Formats: sequence, structure tokens, C-alpha cells
Amino acid sequence: MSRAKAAVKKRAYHHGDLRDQLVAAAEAIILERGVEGFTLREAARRAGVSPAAPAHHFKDAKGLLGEVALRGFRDFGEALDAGDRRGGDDPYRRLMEQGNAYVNFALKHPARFQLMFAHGKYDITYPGLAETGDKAFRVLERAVRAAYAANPGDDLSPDAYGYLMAVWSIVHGFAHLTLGGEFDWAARQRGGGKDTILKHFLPLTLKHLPLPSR
Amino acid sequence: MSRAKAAVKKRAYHHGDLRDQLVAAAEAIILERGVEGFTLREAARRAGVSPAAPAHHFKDAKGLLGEVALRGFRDFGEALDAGDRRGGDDPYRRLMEQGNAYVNFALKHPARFQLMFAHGKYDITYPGLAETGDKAFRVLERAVRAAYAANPGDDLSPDAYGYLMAVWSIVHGFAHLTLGGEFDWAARQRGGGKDTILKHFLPLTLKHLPLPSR
DNA sequence: TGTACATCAGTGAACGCGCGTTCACTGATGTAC
DNA sequence: TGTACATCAGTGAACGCGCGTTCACTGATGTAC
Repeated sequence: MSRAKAAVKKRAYHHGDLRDQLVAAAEAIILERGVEGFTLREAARRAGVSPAAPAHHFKDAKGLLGEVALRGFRDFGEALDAGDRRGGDDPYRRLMEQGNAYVNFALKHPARFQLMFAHGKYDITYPGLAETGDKAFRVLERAVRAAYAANPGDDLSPDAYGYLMAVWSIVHGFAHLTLGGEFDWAARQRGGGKDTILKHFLPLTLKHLPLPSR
Repeated sequence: MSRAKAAVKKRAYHHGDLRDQLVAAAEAIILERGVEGFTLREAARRAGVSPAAPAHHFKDAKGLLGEVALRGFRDFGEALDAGDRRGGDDPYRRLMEQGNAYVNFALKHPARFQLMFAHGKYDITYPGLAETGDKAFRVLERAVRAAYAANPGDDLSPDAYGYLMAVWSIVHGFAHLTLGGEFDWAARQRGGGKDTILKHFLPLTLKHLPLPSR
């Protein structure tokens, strides 16, 4: 091996990309071992760094997970918003597309999704987190308002509240049950895995998305 | 204190009720600290017993949790079944009542409910567990079959599959989101807590339970 | 362009902690005769 | 009814483990002049 190559391979004392690599490692660990399987030491190990190094980038373990959750909520909100736009002018289609986006996000980024809903695991005071989370969930509310012809700022009717909760529940429940493997028996009947659930069963399910009852 | 009283208060060397008390302690711990907060040592501590004692009743920590899950699935199945019967002859009402029972169980026994869906935390080979779990979920399937006029043993139509998943998703999602505190903002508007969600918002939500599309 | 020096981002050893499980043991209970 | 003894259900000390965090440190980088 040439000296130049060796120089490239040799890890610099300063890592250069540690912050992002810790985030990536955290996601990978959660993916493999679940939210509870995450440890700060393992993340440091995977980034090739001593267990004390992360403290220079995050306050503590929950701080690192706060950053993971923040990025999750940001991308999640954007995915919902893109779905909403795909729905055009039709409030029902907007909700359908958002529901699709919701479940797709959960199944494509299970680590992020599970962390986002794992209260107590990450630092909820992490800068920007609360706003980013709120923003994502307001995308759904906006489409429900449209479905019930409520202007921004208006109180939602009790019926609209129930509808909002029903729609949110159905997509969240579907995502959660799928990730938990509760639909695997159905997928197995068709000889597939989680991808089969997404491609085959999710459309069948979303067909039953409740209609707004105006 | 009389000698008799002292004799009563003094713990017998043989506990007499350790198995059940360990199960009760496990549920209490999960309630207070979440599924991940459970430790076998803490359960032993609460039962007033050394950390080695549980081994005489359960293979290991996951075995104890297996028993907790088993009892959970048993009661859960019975609750769903009672709901089903309340629905009388009307398949839709049967599903409504089951949905009600589903969410009520989850909110009244959050420790059990959360454990039941926490895969990997308990011993799934625990005697009777798989059967008891299957039995509970077949109660829902049965009502969906009735709604689609499918006889036992018939394959369900794709539409019926989607419907089954939609109904299960909506009640499971509602339970999960409520337990996760995602609806607290709504409850707070009405000056209440989880009980408000159960009494006020659950009926509003179940009104939007999808209708079977026969 | 060179140099002094502050700051930044690492190291690695050490801390105390609580965990699940194992071990040899012992006191209490139940049973056979 | 009494007794010998097997079995059951506890004890408590010990094991090794991995964790998050702290500490004094040091090498690399950036900046002021």
C-alpha cells in the first residue's frame, strides 16, 4: 500500500463528520435492535470513536436521540406535505395521499418512526424538536379542516375532531401493527413480507378510510 | 403488639403467594416505568423476596413476562368476546362494541396492553401464550366474516381483508396514540385527561368506523 | 508568510451502578410407613 | 400419631457484564498579528 493510500486510510485525529455519523449509527442500531437496544457506547463504537467523544457534539445520550427524532419529524412532515399536495383540491384525496405517505414513511424508516413515538427516550427539549413535531401534525389537521370547510383558527366541530382522530388512528395503527408483525400472517398467504403489506394490503385498507361526514 | 400479631406479620419462610405477587409486581412496574423499565430484581424486591427466588417459579425474566402477557391476552380476548356478544345480530354493531372494548381494555390495563405488543420482551414460547393470543384475534376476524357473510373456513375476499385491517388499525391506533399522549392536547381543551378521551372522543371517533362495503 | 496561542475535538482510563443469573445453602412442608 | 426423609421454596453472596458519564490529557486546527 502506498504512503498516500495509508495516509487516506489512517483516521484523522479529528473525525470531521462525527456528528452525522453518530446520527447514522444511532438509526442503524435502532433498526437492528429496536429503540431500547440503542446505547451511546455502541454508537461511538460504530463511528470508530471513544465513548467520550459524543459529548463534544451532544449533551448526552438523549440529546443524540433528540437530533435523530428531529430529523425524523422534519422528513416525516415533508412526506406528509408532499402527499397533501398530490391530493390536489379534493380533501378526501389529500387525506388518502397523506395516509399513504404516513404508512410509507413508517415502513421505510422504521427506526425513526419508532423513536419518534417512543416518549421518554429522547430529549424533548432538544432545540427545534417541538416545533418540528407540531408542524408535521398540523399538515394532517389542515386537510381535515379543508374536509370540514373550517377556516384556520375556527374551532373544529366535535364531528371533525372524531374524524381527525379516526384518520390518524387508522394510518398510525396500520403502521404500528405492520411494524409489529401483526399482519405477517396475511402477507405470508401471498408469499411476501412487509413490502407485500405496503403494496397489496395498504391500498385495500385505505379504501376503507372513513369519509368525512359533512 | 401481641405475639399472635407478630407471628402474623412476620413473613413466613415460604411465601405462599409468590407467583401471583411477582406477576402483580411486574404489572405495577410496567405501569410506572413502561415495559422497558421492568427488571426481575425490582419485581422480587416488591414481592419482598431475594433476587434468586423468582427462578423457582419462572424460567427467567422473560418467562415471568410471558405469564403477564398470557393473562393479558386471556382477559383481552374475553373483553372482545363480551363486546361481540353485546353487538347482538348486527355485524357492524358487533364491530363497534369490540372496538369499544379494545380501546377500553388498552386504557384500563395499559401495562398489559403495552407488554402484549412489545415483541421480544417476553417469552413467546411460554405455554399457552400463542394459542391465547390467536384466540383473542380470532374474535375480531369472526365478526368481520359475519359482516362479509363468509363462512368459517372460506377465504376472505381482498376487500374483507382490507376491512379487517382497517378496523383493527383504527382501534389499535386510537389506543396507541392515546396511551402515547398524542391526543392530550384535545383532552386538555375539554379540561380532562385520558378518561375524557375515553368518554368523549372515543365515541366521536368510533362514529367514523368504516362500514363494510358489501 | 510565519508564528504564537487559544480553542476545538479527540483519547483512554476510571467511576459507580444495576442488571440477570448461578451457587451452595437451609428452613419449611408433605408424605410414606 | 410419630418419625424419617425427600422435596420444595426460600436465602444471600458472588459472578461478569455493559452502561453513561467524568476526568485530565493531548493532538489538530484556526486565528490574530
